[in-house]
Amino acid sequence: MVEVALNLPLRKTFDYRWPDDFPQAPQPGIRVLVPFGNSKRGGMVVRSKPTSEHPRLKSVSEALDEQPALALELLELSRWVAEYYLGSWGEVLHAAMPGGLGMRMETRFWPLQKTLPGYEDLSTPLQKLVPRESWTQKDWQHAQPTVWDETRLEQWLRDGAVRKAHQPAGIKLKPRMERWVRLRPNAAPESPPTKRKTKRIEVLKLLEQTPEWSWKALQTEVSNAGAALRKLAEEGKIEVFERRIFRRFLPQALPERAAYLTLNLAQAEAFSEIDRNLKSRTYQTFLLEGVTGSGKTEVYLHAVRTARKLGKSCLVLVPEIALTPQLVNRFRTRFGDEIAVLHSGMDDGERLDEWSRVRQGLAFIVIGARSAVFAPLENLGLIILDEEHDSSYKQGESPRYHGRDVAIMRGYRCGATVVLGSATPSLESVHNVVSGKYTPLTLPERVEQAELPEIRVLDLRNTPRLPGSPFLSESLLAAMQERLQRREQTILFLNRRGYAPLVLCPDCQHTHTCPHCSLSLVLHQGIGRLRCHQCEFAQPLPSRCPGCRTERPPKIIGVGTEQVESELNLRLPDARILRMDRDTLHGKHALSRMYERIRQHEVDLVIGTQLVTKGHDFPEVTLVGVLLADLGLNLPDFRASERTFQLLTQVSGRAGRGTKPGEVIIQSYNPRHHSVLCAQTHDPSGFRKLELARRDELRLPPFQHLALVVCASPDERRATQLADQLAARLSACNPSVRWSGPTEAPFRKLRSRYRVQLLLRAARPSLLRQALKRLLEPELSLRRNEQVTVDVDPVDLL
DNA sequence: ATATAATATGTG
DNA sequence: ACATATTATATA
Repeated sequence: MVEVALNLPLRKTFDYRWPDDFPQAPQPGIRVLVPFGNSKRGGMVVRSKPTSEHPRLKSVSEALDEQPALALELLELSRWVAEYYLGSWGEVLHAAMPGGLGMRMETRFWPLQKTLPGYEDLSTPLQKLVPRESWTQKDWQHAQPTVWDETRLEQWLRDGAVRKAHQPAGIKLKPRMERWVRLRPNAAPESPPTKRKTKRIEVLKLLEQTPEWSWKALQTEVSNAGAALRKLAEEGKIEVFERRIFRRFLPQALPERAAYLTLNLAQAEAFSEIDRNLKSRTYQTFLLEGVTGSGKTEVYLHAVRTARKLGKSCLVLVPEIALTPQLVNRFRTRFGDEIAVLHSGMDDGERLDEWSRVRQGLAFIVIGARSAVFAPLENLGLIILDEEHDSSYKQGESPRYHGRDVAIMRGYRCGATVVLGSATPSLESVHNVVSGKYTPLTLPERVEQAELPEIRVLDLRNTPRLPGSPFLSESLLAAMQERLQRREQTILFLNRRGYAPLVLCPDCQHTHTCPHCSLSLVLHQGIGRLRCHQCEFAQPLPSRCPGCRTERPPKIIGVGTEQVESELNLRLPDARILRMDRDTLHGKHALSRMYERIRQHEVDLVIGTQLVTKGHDFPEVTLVGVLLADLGLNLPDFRASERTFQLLTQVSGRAGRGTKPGEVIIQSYNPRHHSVLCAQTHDPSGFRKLELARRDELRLPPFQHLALVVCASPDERRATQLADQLAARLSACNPSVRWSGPTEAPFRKLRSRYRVQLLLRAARPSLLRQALKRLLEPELSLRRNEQVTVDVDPVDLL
């Protein structure tokens, strides 16, 4: 018997019989295909056991692996994740595997009769489809069936004229194989050369020099070698075989090896602590707090070197958008092909192959984003998690784990050294330093005598602005013009995409709202459409107001990056301007190409969203402008100030990283807010003090632990009802778990579902877990499109 | 998640 | 009485 975790949102596992005729023994970590309901599902064996409680077991249909795809360590880690975050074990395992657990499934239809009754009534594209031997659901949907067509198909299915089945459509991802040739060991020596055999001799000569060649490579070496190779194979002189090749996201060619830089005093001190801990081979978490530009990466590189010398493998985690070839290359200059990269911007095939290189012990250092925390490294000795405060480490959808906390748990379980790095550590991590859980390390100064930039805060309430461009102050424009003349670069930061967040009718005050969400539509002028930033909805900008039919042009309220770009194009016609936000990213290498253009000084001015704030070195950038520091400040989330402070500090850190001093100009309506003030004075500890006092007083993290429970339903009253039911259950729980709600979620409606939430808090995570378990069991009965989601340690409350 | 059985609701 | 919508329940 085996216990199988399925990739379904279910908090339980299922038992199956292991057929006797399977070649491999049942082992945890083997992916399987099992019958489930009336279809087949992908899952993973999590336990092999002699008996099962269940009365009527079905058998595993297919084992997808000969050997466990996942080691026991990761199986256990994933179980911890599922339990801690109250998610499905199978979903966590799915997230931990490249390409996931499942096979690709498809629904296929077979006509059983020569002529289907009513065939002529089908719409034209379907008349072509239906006479085939079989067709898939996808084919059918692609032909855009009408309601009539659907009814006809249902009738055929009822009458047995058409058969329908759900079946695996083959493994989604396959290793790529390549044809290779090698000399057979006891092949007879080639007969004396004659003119006609020159090609074959040429080939054999090459094979004598290098015993194994890929078919393709030989063909480029010897033109039209194909015929000769086939002949040689026929004669038994050479052997043709298949070899797996690994698809690579990165260029195959390795960068030149680079020497380790000499560490400055602070770096050396930090490193020696990490080094000592690595050598002790015991778990320990360090919080490495280094101002922007203080050379954290070099400390990481040294730490990885020590770990490798000790024969340990290493995991390096960075936020998705900080993961560029430039960063990876820096590691590759020291460690070459020991590096494997894992992130979502890669093709599925590339990701599978990098993962396999790690699994097979061909790569020992993984650099990756959040989900790489599950990378199949053996003998893990060091985990580095850069920009530890970054909220993208928390997965927003199920399974909602926090990459940082999973990394620490993984480190703890395998006795590894964990290094969290940041210029602006999260308050949670700061608190853990205070309580003695983490060891602090600091890099207080920038490397190479670079100074932190001068930061000016402009009070938007009394700063002269440019007529026609109220978002831009005269002094910021002047500063930008100055950089242009000096051939230096500027970064402008505005955390809002699109042209303008609001379009208002001048007559009836009508605004455009998403029909699926409770949000205003954002004007994207480039594509001439209004778009929702929470769902996929978009519509053309109407020429008349849908409320009062006026044709007077609407008022454009507020500003986004697109508008800034077009305004600046007018005001600085000579500047080469790059807009950098999700809307201008096309293709998997777009981001790194943009970074490269900035580094090569092909642009003078960059205007962007969060993408411009992440840890990159642009030595020519001497001016950073923040157009509206308050954008995130007024959000109904207790972390708004923390995030604003971090964002301002991070983006300021882009200025003056080379030899020239940097300047930062922050425009704000709240210049006296501690988020702005402390960023201005480079005073993270001052910010920390104020913010921690506030959190303590309000009983918020890091002093209390939170869980957010959201009830979503297309019917608002139902959402409230569900939340009420849950609240009633809570009343029966341990009184030391406090909660607020049910309350309307900050986004009242999202994707056609109304949301009502409960916010639970407790002094200890275990208390929370206990209460949440009571909440979820017995399960509430949900209707179609209804959902109860639990977010343990939520990172944003929106 | 998805399918099915059980139950409630609507229609002539 | 029958079809149709809604809800509860199981999936091994």
